[in-house]
Amino acid sequence: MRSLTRKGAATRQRILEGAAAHIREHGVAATTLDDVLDRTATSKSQLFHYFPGGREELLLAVARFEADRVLEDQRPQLGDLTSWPAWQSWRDKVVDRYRRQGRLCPLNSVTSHLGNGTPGAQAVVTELLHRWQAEIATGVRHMQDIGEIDPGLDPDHAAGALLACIQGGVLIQMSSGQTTHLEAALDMGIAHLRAGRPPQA
Amino acid sequence: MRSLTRKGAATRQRILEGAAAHIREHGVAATTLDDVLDRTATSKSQLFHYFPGGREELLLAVARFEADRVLEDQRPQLGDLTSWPAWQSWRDKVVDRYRRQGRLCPLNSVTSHLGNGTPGAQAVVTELLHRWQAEIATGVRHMQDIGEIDPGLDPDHAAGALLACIQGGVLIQMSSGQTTHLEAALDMGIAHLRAGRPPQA
DNA sequence: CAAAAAATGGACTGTCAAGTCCAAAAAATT
DNA sequence: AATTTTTTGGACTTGACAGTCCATTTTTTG
Repeated sequence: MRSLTRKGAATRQRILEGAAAHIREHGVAATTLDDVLDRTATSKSQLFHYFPGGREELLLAVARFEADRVLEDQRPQLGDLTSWPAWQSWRDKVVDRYRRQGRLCPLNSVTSHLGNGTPGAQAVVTELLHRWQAEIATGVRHMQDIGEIDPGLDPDHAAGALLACIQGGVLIQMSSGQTTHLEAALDMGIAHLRAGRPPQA
Repeated sequence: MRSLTRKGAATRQRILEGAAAHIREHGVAATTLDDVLDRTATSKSQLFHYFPGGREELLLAVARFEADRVLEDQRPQLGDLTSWPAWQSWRDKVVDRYRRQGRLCPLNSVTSHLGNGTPGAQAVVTELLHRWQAEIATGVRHMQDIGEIDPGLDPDHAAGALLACIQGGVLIQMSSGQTTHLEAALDMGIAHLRAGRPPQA
């Protein structure tokens, strides 16, 4: 994988995105390498040329790909949690993002098939969670700075709880198909941030 | 499956529990029928005799088995959320239960391999979530009755949010190995219940 | 006790999908 | 233009594993 021609890079990307798309539609279990090949009009040798580690390496690449999307899909709101309306707007975006995604969570599907203990899969997920939590925590700190959140609250701790709310809501959505729990949990998490705020700012 | 001899029922149970144990230790992907056979000292014909649907039927049975355990493991506390100390005690039990379980969540593993859309898998999970949420909601109503929770709160809605907190905390634990998020989210959820309570009871 | 039904052993088959290999085409480099 | 590197096609190998089959033993039932 020393040098990649522009053409080569394009092929690699095509395989990656094709695999991601197929997984989003059918899940990992129902995705074979041949499926990806057909969909992307490539051959076995190409797949193994660009992903020498085979299926496992491809799945890991898909996991990374999807992990990146998660945060990107929350922008710009996630990086701008500077007022209560902004928090609300972010909340709406998150709900909408997962409503669109439907019942299949590609990232969860992939990592669960890879095995959550796998170093690679674990790295992808923990890094995503860390970044996500850190961005929320930044928002919390900002609200503390402008006197809208009790300064006694630990921003990271609170962000972690809120993140868990989201994850749980999404998990439930995966079987129920409804975003009601996600909304309820997110609303509760945000309400809790506002609740203990100083008398007046 | 008309009639089952006592011996037959025992064998069936042995297969089921052996499968569940192997899955808990190694995950679904790394569990073949032969693994189960070896571990339970049974033969192919037995497995297909008691689970004519083969692998899929067995996995579904394991899902049911694990789903039952989830609620049972929270007893008696889950059914007795009648004071704040009782809630705390339940919280501790939940955290402890999942701490013991470690990084592998058998139920999540099984249903995700079956495909969350599968009617069978979906039925098992949604029923579990419903019962779980209902029991929490009962606890909330009781606290409202004794004036410890704002009667204006919708018990089912609040229970749903709390349930999402747990699910998310567990999901994060599956990759991080830590129960910190679970604890933070649960604490926040319970704190939220207490927060809006009437001035004095 | 005899007949029927249930339980068991384990070899065998078929399929499916991951991964290998080599030769040919296209592109880059000199 | 010649040579080297990268890209591509696709047949082939290999292994694993779900599921089938039938003969045999054990248990139940009348």
